[in-house]
Amino acid sequence: MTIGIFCFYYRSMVRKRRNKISYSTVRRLTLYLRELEGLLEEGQKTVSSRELAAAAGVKATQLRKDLSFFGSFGVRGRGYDAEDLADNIRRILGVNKEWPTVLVGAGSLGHALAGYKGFALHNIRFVGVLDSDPAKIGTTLAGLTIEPLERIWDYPKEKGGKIVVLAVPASAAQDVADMAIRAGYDGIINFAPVRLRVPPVVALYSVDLSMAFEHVTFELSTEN
Amino acid sequence: MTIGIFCFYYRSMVRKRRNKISYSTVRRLTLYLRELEGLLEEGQKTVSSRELAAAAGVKATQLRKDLSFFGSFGVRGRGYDAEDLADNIRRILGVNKEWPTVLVGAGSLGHALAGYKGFALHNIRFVGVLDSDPAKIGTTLAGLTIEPLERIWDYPKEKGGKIVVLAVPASAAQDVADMAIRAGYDGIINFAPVRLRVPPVVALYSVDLSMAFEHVTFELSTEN
DNA sequence: TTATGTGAACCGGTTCACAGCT
DNA sequence: AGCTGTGAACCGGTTCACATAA
Repeated sequence: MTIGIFCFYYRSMVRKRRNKISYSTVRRLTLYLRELEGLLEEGQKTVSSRELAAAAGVKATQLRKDLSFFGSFGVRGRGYDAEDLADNIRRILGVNKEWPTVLVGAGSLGHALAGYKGFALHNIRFVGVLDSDPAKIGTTLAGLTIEPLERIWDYPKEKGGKIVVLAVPASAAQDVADMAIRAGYDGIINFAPVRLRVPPVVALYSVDLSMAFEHVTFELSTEN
Repeated sequence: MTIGIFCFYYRSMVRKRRNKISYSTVRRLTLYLRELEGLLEEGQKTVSSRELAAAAGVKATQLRKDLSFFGSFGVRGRGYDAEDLADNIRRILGVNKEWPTVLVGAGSLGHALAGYKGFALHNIRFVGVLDSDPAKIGTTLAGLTIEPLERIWDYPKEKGGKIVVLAVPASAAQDVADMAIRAGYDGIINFAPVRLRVPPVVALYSVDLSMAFEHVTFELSTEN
């Protein structure tokens, strides 16, 4: 019975997915989840679309429309059960499962990512840390022993590695990405400031830290 | 003469700015600049909208439309002078000027940001590093002596501090942001995973590192 | 009455088609 | 002829209005 319902939602999710969910909707779902987790910590049991939308900085109708792409999770006249809605958003975003992740690059950015609190909360579990610098190999980071880059080939089979995180210099990023694709990883999260070329079968997300500055300096430049 | 032309563009930029430049346009401008800098390093002198747009992964008309909000920088029938276009985009984004920036938080993320190569390239200059942990104060990071958080009040006057970068725990971010606003900083770049409340007079950009994961896991969850 | 879920209307960002220079 | 610059057309994402349910 439970399985039946699960499958129904799951299939409906996949079907609707085909009529493309926008990037903005996914981004907002992460915001809703963030706020929801805050409300849950404060002990709130129930939440209305108005309240949650205000917390996330969007309109209530926007929130309801976003959710409607995936199913209906609320109760008319009442609102949403906070825990239940959080679980549903986690399932939609895929963060209800664990994603074995390999971190490539044990420089300062690698250290920062390994220590980032938010990841454990979202079921990101680093299963390996790799680096090409012989001096670093054998030392530990976040409880893991740093291994040579070549081990990137082994993780998908040995430990079910699904995602690689690139915290390497821009000049090395494309090469490592190519290795990762051939090794069978499904997702790449890139922190190097280059536009990577990858086939559409892998999920790629690039974070360019300088972009944040440029948005701010743009904003500041146009007023004065 | 030169000043006259500068003023013209500048004013036209400001006027057009009032009919709001979209977030997407600014993001793409950073991409164009990135690719342009790559082409310049390879010694290219001239570039067409087709070529640059392809490198940035957008349509040529999109690129020309984006630029048209700020002026006309090309030569019909010829294309763009690469160096000249890069200078113009830098000016539009405001990265032609230096932005004295104070880094708050000397944890692992602070270290990563202080060592991030891309910043110097975009005229971000850290003038101070602050932390509230007495154990860290007096040690050095990126050539700067770590000072107590309270020094945040002094930088805007003493060293023209314009921007603060928050690399602090989520629980402290709002407090530090409030201090920064009262201290007179114009821009805040936030790496803590919380939605900050700030008045519209300051430019705020938040980077949530876990969001990258959630985009990827969403992508991977909906296919299979 | 209150608050969700959703087709329809709206609006802004993208793309098209072509005028304007070189 | 070649490529930019831009008003107009188009399209997709947001907002509205209201049917639906508790």
